[in-house]
Amino acid sequence: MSESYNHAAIEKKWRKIWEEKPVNPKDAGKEKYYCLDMFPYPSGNGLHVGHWRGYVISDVWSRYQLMQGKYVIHPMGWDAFGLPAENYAITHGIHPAVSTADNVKNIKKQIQDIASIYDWDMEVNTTDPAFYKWTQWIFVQMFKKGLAYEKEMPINWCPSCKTGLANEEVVNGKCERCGADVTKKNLRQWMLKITAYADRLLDDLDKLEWPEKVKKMQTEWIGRSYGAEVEFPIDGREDKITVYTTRPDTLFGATFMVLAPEHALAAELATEETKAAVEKYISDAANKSNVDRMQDKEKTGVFTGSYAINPMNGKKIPIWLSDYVLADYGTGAIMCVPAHDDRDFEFAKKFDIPIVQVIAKDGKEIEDMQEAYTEASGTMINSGEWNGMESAVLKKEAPHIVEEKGFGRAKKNFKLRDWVFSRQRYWGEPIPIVHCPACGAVPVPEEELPLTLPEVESYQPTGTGESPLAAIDSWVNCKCPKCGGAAKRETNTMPQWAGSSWYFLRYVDNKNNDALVDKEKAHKFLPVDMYIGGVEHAVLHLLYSRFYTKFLYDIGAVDFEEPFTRLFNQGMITGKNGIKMSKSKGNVVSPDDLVADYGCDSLRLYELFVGPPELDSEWDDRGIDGCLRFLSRFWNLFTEQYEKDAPETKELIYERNKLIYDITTRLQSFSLNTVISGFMEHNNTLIALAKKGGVDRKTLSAFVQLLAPFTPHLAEELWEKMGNSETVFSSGWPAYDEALLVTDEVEVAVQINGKVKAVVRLAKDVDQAAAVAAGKEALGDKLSGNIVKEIYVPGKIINIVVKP
RNA sequence: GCCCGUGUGGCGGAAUUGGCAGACGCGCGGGACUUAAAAUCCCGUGAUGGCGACAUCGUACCGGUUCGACCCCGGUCACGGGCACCA
Repeated sequence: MSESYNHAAIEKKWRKIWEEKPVNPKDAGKEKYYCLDMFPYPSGNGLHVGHWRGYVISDVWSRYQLMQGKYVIHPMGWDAFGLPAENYAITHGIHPAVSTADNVKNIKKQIQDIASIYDWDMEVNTTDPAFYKWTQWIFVQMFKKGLAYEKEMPINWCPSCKTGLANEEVVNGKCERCGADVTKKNLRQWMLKITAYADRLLDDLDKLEWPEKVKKMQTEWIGRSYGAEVEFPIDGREDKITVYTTRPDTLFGATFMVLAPEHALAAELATEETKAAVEKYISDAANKSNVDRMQDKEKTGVFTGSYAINPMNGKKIPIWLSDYVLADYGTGAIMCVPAHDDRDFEFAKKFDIPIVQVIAKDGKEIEDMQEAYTEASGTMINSGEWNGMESAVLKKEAPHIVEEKGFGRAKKNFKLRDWVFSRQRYWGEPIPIVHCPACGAVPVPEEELPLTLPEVESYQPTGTGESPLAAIDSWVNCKCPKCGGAAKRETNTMPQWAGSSWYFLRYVDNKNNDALVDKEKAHKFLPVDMYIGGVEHAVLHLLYSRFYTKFLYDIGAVDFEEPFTRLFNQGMITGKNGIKMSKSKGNVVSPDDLVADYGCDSLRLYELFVGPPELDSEWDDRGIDGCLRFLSRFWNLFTEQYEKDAPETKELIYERNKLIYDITTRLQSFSLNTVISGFMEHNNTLIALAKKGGVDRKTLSAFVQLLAPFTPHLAEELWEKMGNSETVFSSGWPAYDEALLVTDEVEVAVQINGKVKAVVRLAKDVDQAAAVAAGKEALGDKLSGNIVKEIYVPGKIINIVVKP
């Protein structure tokens, strides 16, 4: 009896060997494959089994590419700026750099337990000045191109974190980080003009092999629409109000206008009688937090007392203010067509404003309208010169008509807003800008980068909205790089997204001090072929990274426009009953003990076996027993049968081909859970064949190779036992012969009226008549009544349709 | 409210996309080995009825198409995710 499967000894042995002789040597001669994980934030809580899953998936995929003869770029790094470290510093007085370094050390050890083929020479850390030098450099380039600009704006303000938040950090009106209700505050902010890239970000989605779901989410986020800008003269005044509309075809139905309370003309349009009410409405809206404003489903509004002129028909229409009009979308003012827009309809009903239908529904005017008719299909009515036209056609032509008439133009709009890029925090990249009274905002000269983050006495937010950096006079006061006069440094820092928007470029040239990445290397190793991570980054991180990459392409820093060719989103691992794993819920499962008890290989298998990789899965520790049992059984099978060296039989050849086919096709379609069940099933079959007559070496060898990406230690050990001196990862991927997958005989189910009553074995090319005859024979006296139809689907089913 | 997923045994999940529902694993029951236990191995395991070979029902619910539906179509419900007045 040979020795049984000892995972601890085997894993220890191979870790050491791989350390000395990596299985993925840097080999410029091979075709490259860049398989990237979304890099983690080094949290103090360490990794749980959910984090593991993504890394196992990416490692299996990487090793599969490796076995296909590619040089695999598979790096790992740390997204280490961010609020938790800063909050920890506030409560414990420990510098974020110190606690972060500790966390990195712990998590790195945990990640190394996975036995991934990460190339640690490529490691990056966003908080390393040598790294953020380039994060700052990119910002300076954007500034020079006019894509980074300052703007005083009402930003979301978290009174608890005492910091400004981007729209995307506000979840249901609450701070994404701490859950406090978000209010508003006017602050000077640095903005990035991502909207300048809106069209390209949208159009280039077509080029990507990404999940449709993610593409759709990005499409909606960017939110492009086509319509027209139309100018409405104000009765009794010289100036005009410009609106944006996607439905210029309904212009004759515009019976009122609404301005956002923040609109520049809002207060001015008030008359003596309405002044008090208008001013109150404006100030209420300004003080209302986003939460309140969103929760008020019921429309509110106030009449300004002024009128505009509908430029199509010359009619006087009232101008109202209401907060359902957004100040920062379109022009902050809308024309209202209550007959054909739900919101306008609701508003008109509530404030008793006339409703004029301009598109016929089913060819006629609706009597006693109860809801808006929002379809753009029907004939125009009540629309003067447009009467009789089809609204769908007019919708496209109207922008050009108003342009000819001189009061409008075709226009497209986006929901996407510019990106609020500054944070009033300490633990982030300092924004490399100097404010000079004479020269304005001046970038720190590139040769002075990185502008390092200074030591600070207190990490406490200032509470005034300024960063803690503002309290360091010696740092703030400086000379203007342009004129040499006294100037002050920018004290805002960058958001956590800054580093993560481009880190994937740096791995392939992480020590370069002269460029963010050498152009040759970028051309050779980039872009990323496969990007693996959680779906929670479907919009922001992926959109920002695409924006950065396009910008870097435009300035000639890289020669590709899209960073991630293919994307895979893995599902979350949850605790019992689908509850998200978290420290506070006490349901976190650490991989550390499982690795010690079951071995890395078994845990890797179970991470995949637990469920389809793209869906959420509930973790149940007990399931891992099955994976360890499978490996032990295969180990025993191998050690017994390899010595025996049974002769190859027809049955074994078929089984080997089927095994390679099953594993390969399932792996290629990313059905990793069924890859594992496939291994188990084939192992059971081989055990049965071993009892019958033995299993040949060629089949065992293929099994070991197929297993290698999943259980690298065990595979290497068995591969070595077979007398191989080179690693299994340089042995290639086994091939199957399609022709050998076809058997001479097939099992076919025999049905009566679609219900299975018997099973027959048939020669694979038997004809319909013979098949049906065999089926009837198998049915025997179960068959009764009048046969009305006989169906034979070759190799699948015989169905006899009878009537009693 | 709108958009996108998902719904299958006690549990996690399979089903080559319209062709034998429940693969594989967990758990559970029985047996072998053992002084005993663990480990291991063998058998069983959707529900109901029957000693039984077998019969009927069964993929969230209601209906439809089809020789045949977890799969396609129409409607309903539940859960999860995204967006949330974008003119």
